Parts: sequence; structure tokens; C-alpha cells
Amino acid sequence: MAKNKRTPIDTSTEEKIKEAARVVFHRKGFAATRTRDIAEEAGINLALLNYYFRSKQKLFELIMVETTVAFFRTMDIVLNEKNSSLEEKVAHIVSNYIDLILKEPDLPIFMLSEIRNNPDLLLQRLPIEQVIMKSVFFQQHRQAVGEGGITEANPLHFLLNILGLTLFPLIASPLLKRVGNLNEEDFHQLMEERKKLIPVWIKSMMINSDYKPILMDESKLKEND
Amino acid sequence: MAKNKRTPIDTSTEEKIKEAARVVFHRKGFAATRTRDIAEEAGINLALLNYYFRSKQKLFELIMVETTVAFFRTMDIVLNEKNSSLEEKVAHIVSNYIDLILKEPDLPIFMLSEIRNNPDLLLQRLPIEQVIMKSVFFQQHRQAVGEGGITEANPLHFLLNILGLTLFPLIASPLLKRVGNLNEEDFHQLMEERKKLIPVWIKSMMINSDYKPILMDESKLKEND
DNA sequence: GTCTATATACGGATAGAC
DNA sequence: GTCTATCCGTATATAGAC
Repeated sequence: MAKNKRTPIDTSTEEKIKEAARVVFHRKGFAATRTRDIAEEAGINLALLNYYFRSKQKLFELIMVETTVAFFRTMDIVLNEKNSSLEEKVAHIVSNYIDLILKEPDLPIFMLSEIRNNPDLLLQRLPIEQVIMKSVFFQQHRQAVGEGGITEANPLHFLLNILGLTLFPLIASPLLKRVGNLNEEDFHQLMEERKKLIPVWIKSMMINSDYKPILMDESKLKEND
Repeated sequence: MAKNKRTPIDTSTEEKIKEAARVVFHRKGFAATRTRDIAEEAGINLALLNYYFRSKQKLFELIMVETTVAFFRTMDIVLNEKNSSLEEKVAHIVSNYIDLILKEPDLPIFMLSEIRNNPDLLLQRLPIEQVIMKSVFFQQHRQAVGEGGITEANPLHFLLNILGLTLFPLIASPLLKRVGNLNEEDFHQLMEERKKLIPVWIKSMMINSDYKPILMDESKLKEND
């Protein structure tokens, strides 16, 4: 905050290269990306890339970390909302991820590919485990299970189901468009439908139909800001 | 069949290279794979690769086509079973894909990555659309919708839900293992659980609970062998 | 900071001996 | 068919002028 002296619209060369690198790396992955592609995308000279970032590898790691953090922040924010019910959180996760990935279609495959190539390097340092397993979301899940409101005790199944229903069509979108003969417009509409449908499906598959929404935060969770 | 004169256990050099190429391409993708990696994996000399397959590109396309065909054959066989109900087909799809991908963990990300890099080349020629949209599975779905047995009229949602619940945990397995602190054994067990759970979930989320299983083939489908 | 020119390394592919 | 040695294009990275 204190030393943030960048221009409001940060169109500096360094920032242009970073943005271009993000786009190209996301689209083609590390190995298939040439530094020339990035320079061209950024509209700058190739030598400047090394001037600012030393190497392709260093630039990539920078992008990779930023991307991963951003991806999990989307989840972190929703999973730890203080004033929403479990059902509301489900709807938020679905909606936020659909919006995010419709805007950044290359994000999931990029992350999954590159994490696979470097499983430890990226995952060992980030506190993903903490963020998810100790989240308000999981606390609420545990509480609902205790009260007989949820039929499946393993919270991983619960989260996997939400993410599977939400992310899989986005991940497999090239195939889906081909199989269903959908253009971009149709595909977006299908995903908008799923924003409404998935929370309903999750409810009927995992939440007892006669369970009263007493799984509000008020009862158990303290707001310690 | 007629000209199949290969040795029973085909351990020929050509076959060794192909198998090695399959493994390495699946693990690292086209761009990150060096022909030297394949040669090493196969335990043969680098020059032999070009002797048998002319180029890295040609070898890759061979592997890619074989992989894609095999992947969709798994779906094709189940989707067009003549003597199974819709619910049975759901269970078969889930079980078959879980078994397949536990054995070949790199398959999904490999296919999705490479299809993305070359959307037309691979998908335009294969009759994926026909296989899926005109399958017995989809006919049965349509019939069940007509009889009020299924609540969601769009068959794409139906198939996406099955595949999303099944494939997403497999696709995201490195992340899942980290988040849930699962070793390989735990992970396999989780997927075995899902073999049983997913068909039940699908039933409760998309199939009317009081729907009689009259959606058998006998009534409508002809066996025209 | 930004450019041109170039050094250096790496990977795909082939020549030619065996 | 299989090997060794090598060629050659391409991509990363740097030197050095401006």
C-alpha cells in the first residue's frame, strides 16, 4: 500500500509483458510457449523480456503463482463467508466459478496441466489444505451432518460434487460444443442454466428434503472480525 | 483380421516405441516431450524412432488418434447397450471410466489439453456427435422424460452431470490428494465409494422418486442386429 | 529503457557404418 | 534393423550500441 506508486492504468512495459505472458502461457502452456510469442503479444522487443524477468522460467513461475493464488482466492472468499448459509454458499461457488471461467476459459486446463508437471513445487507451499478443510463451509457441513440434514458425511464428496458439476462442462467445453452442436452463445446459455440448476440438484442429492434451514451461522459461528 | 500376422506378445521394436510414446506423450503432452525421452523410455536408439515413424509429429498423431478412439469407445459401448436400463447404464459409465482412468491417470488432461491445441483436426473427423446424440442412452432418456420419469429435459445436462461427478475428481486428483491429505490408497478407496454413490445421487437429483422402471428397452427399442 | 545483432544451447532429424 | 556421429533449424538469452 505505502509504496504503491504505479500509474492508475498500469500500462508500463513490465506490466504489459506480464499480462501478455499470462495470456499466452494460459493458452499454450509453458513448453509450447515461445518467448517470441509473448513479446509479440505484448508489442515489445524480445530482449526486454529478459531485461525485466531474467528468463522464461522465472516469468512463468511468477505467472503461475499469481494464477494459482487468484484461483483459490475465489474459493476462499466464498467458503469463508460469515453470513451465508450452506445452501447460499453452494450457489455462490457455482456462480462465481462459472463467471470466472467463462471469462478465462483456459484457466482450468492450464492449472491442471502445469500442476501435474510440477506437483510439489506449487502445492507444497500454498496453504490450500487449511483454507478448504478449516473453512466455515466445512464447519457448516459438519454441523448439518450432525443434525441429520446432510446424508453424506464426507465433506470431500460434497465439495467434489459441487465442483464437478460446475467445472467439468467448462473444462470439457470444446468437446461439449462439438457433441451438442453448440455455438458460443448456446454454451453460455447452458452454463447460465446450470447456475440455477446445480444448487437445486445438490440440495436434492445430498440434503434431506425435510431438513429445516437451521444450519444458519447464528447458532454456532462467532463473528470474530 | 486377415493380415494380422504379428507375434502374440508384440514386443517388436515398433511396438515398443509406440507404447513408450503413448506413456510419455500422455504424461507430458506433445510440446514438452522430447524424442529422446521416448527413445529412453523404450530402451532403444533415438534414430530408430525416425526410422519407424518418420517424425515426432507423425508419431504423435498416431498416438492421439488411437487414444481418442479408445476413450470414446468406452462411452460408445455403454451408451449403446441393448439390454440395460437407463439406470444401469449410468452405473456402467461411472464404473468403466473410474476403472479406466485409475489405470491411465494422465488420459483426461492429456486429451483435453491436446484437443484444445487442435480443436478441429481431431474432432471434425470423428463421429462423436452421432455416437452420443443418437445413442440408445439418449433415446431412453427422451422416453423417460416423456413419461415424466426424468425432471430435466435436456440430455446434455444429464450426461454432463454423470461425467462431471465421475471425471472431475480424477482430473483434479493431484489437487484432491493434497487438499484431502489422501495417499494413493485413500484416493482409490474414495473413487470406489463414488462408483456406488454417483448412481444413487443421479437418481435422486434427476429421476422422479416414484417413477416406475418401465423405462426398459423391451417396450420401445428394437434389436436390429 | 529499448533496440539490433549475435552467442549458445537444445532438440529433431539424417548420413552412413555395421 | 540398429547403432554412432553429426547436421541444422529454432529458441533462449546476452552483448553492446543508442
